[in-house]
Amino acid sequence: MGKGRAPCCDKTQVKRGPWSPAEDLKLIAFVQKFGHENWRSLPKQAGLQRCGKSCRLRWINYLRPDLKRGNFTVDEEETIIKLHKAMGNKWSKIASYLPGRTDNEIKNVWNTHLKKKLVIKSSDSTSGDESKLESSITSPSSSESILSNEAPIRESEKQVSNKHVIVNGDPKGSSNSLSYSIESNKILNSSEIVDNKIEQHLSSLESYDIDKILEDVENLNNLIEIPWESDYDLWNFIDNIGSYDQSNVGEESVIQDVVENEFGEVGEIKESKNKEEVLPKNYEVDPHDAFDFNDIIMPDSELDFGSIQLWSSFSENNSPKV
DNA sequence: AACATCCGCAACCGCCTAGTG
DNA sequence: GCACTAGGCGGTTGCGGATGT
Repeated sequence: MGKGRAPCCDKTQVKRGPWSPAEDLKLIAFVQKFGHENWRSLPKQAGLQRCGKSCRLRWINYLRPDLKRGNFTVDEEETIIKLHKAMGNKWSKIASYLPGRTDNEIKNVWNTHLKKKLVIKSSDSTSGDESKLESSITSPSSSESILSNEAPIRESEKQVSNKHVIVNGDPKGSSNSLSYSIESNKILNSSEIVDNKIEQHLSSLESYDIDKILEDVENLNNLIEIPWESDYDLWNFIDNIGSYDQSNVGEESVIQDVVENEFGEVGEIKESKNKEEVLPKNYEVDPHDAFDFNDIIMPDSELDFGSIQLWSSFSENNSPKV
């Protein structure tokens, strides 16, 4: 690699910073119609002055239709903590266990909330006591199980009851061993050098963990999904209900009823064939930033703008806080 | 009310890896 | 096997809103 890496795009030619609604729309319209087989060429074709990477990130983190919005539930947080304990900073892996959540989101939640939470909790408990700290591994059912040192099993060995057990000989160490075990839904590969007794012990405990995680994920799936039909105003509305608790809300229709009562009929929505209507998470509206369909170089006939959710109203005042 | 500080999060950066010729 | 590209990932940053004084 002597030549060095070519930049992914000409930084002077692309727009940076927060995305405008118009840009979002262009990206949504394009991806809905043509998919995103080539992120690099996408911006040009879609009429966006953005780096392909930036488009990808925007789509994955905010515009994707299957994203869950709103605060993380306690269950989700616990799942993250458990998975992080097992996998370390493998955010994308962790995200794969949390439907509708992105790695970036999880990473942020971890760095801003969960990390601190754990630090506080662990300093409350008898911190500094290694064996106690590590014992959380062996007692996943206890509430203490989520408390452990920051580093998620970085070593290639695990301490259990004062015994060192080689879990993984991988020189890379880190989280590989448990990451593997979770993926395979097994604790340890039989070829691993592990004391049989302890392996058994670990195995039973860890499989409990995995079951619990799966159960949690299942619970998350039972959370209400807000339909796209509900539009920007719905999100804004929900956002304004301070004590909104997703798990206690009944059916989608309830929400829709509430919204209809609150706002009347929202926008004109054409039923999309592929249910790919999407609504950006945050909107800062620049009144001068009009959406120009002509910017998209694809022929109009090729695009299906009718299926894109257009929010009934937005202003700088009602941009949802994030 | 005004200012300072803190905090959360969207977006960017740069490295790594997989795929392709 | 090498060179190169593009996508993916994790770490970091900077802006803007929230909170404290």
